[in-house]
Amino acid sequence: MTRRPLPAAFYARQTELVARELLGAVLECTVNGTRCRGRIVETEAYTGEEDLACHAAAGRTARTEVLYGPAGRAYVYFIYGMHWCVNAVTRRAGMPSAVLIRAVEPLEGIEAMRRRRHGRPDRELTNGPAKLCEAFGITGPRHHGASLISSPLRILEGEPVRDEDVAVTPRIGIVKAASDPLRWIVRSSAFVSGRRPRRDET
DNA sequence: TAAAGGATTTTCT
DNA sequence: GAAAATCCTTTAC
Repeated sequence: MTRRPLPAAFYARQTELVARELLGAVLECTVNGTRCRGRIVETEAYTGEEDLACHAAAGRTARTEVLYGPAGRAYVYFIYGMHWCVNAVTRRAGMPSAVLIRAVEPLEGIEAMRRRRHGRPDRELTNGPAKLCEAFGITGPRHHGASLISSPLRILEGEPVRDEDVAVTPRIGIVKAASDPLRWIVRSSAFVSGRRPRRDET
């Protein structure tokens, strides 16, 4: 199926809106000639320096440089000594914000995903932010800072998701020091309903 | 089914 | 030196 990449203007908007509208879009990553695709079903907004859970709360550093750049690029970070996670940078240069891709539903390249995920059950291939990066072969060295419009890691137009199919769930206490530690995850599919909830998720 | 702990390295205090 | 935008296994009920 032919799908167009979402344009830079899509990302250059309020972060929460981008998080909502990324539901239904298609994440695509081609590594060594193998293409994987998945429908985005769970996202989370990180809104800027004032958002204490956002990496930009630490200010402009080598790590957060990409967040301060233009919208529509990939912010790929390494966490807990072993996992990669991927974000879409939003708004505009100088406004450090992004949307974390928390889960996708596999559409294409499922054999490669099973291989990279060591034969885990299909439900467990991509139902978490680090799981989907492992399944798709997304890593910082390969993809950090790359354009989501033109690089081998892209986000394509999908089918819009209706409001009645979206669940918004609070996520509490992600950062201990946060004075307003209430965040939201938006979901659009039964695919992630079987995911084990986080301790800080109700 | 839920809770707890370990893995493992980067990042900032 | 502590914590981290997580995942997986083990243990307990």
